[in-house]
Amino acid sequence: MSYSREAMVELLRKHGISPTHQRLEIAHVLFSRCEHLSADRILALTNERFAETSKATVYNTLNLFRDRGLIREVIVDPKRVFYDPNTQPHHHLYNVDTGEITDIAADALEISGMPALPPGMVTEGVDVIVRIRAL
Amino acid sequence: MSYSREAMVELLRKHGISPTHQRLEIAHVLFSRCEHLSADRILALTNERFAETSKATVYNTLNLFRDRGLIREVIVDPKRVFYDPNTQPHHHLYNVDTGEITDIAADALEISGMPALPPGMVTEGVDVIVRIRAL
DNA sequence: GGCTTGAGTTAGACAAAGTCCAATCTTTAG
DNA sequence: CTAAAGATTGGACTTTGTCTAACTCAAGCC
Repeated sequence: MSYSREAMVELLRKHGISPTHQRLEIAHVLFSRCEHLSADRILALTNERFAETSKATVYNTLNLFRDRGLIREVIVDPKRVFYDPNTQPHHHLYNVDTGEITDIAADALEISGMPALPPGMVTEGVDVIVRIRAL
Repeated sequence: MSYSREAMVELLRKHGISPTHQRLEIAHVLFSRCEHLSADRILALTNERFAETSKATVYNTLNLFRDRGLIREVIVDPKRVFYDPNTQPHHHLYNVDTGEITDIAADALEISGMPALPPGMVTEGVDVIVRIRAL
């Protein structure tokens, strides 16, 4: 997969999002690295080189991307949300000492015995978080 | 299990915690109901009847109880932490519309294929969160 | 070209959850 | 009983995230 400007424009358009300059910058930050970034860090990285993108725009854009299914929120730390550019089903290893988040492939973990849901309810997702720390 | 003052005193002592008035109030709020409460709600419930317990004390106490293994944090909502008086391994059903949290018994769910951890690391816990919503 | 329209961006004010601090009060060990 | 250690407190503070009203900018239309 390429992270060129054209590829990013294409990606946003495909999800019905107008590709503005700021959104492209943020998309680039998210997709060019396979990390789990906080909003704070995304703001810093977006403004690192040159352009000015405001805090409000970063939050607006992250929420927009999340709503349109481009990215996923990872909720492991009560202090901040992390954003995951990988929306395929998968799980997370969370180092509680360092805050580091690592992926666990969905097909590596097998979960059986899911409870029946109340009628009229659907599963939106199953998050597995394995919390680890140094011995 | 009883939730009398004596039982609560005993419980705290067993975990090396001096049973002060405020801590007993908070323990009672937590253990006399089997719910997942936020700090906010615990503060309100603790002060409902009569006594005054400050916000600082509620947070201090919840962190203390968590550190000593009396309660567990449930991190499903980026806005606030919930506290679970049940520290036995089990999982959670989270209704993203209403914020309601329900337990899933640990033995109901079978998880296989846990990845090998890096050397010197131990698993602190495995949290499974099933996010559900109305159709 | 000028004008309107609507979407996008922005600074800064605001909100909510949680922490910190220094003064004060309670427990507990002796 | 008393002193030291531990617990509690109000209020200031921090951090993450949201809101608002003004401003920018490009597109379509006459």
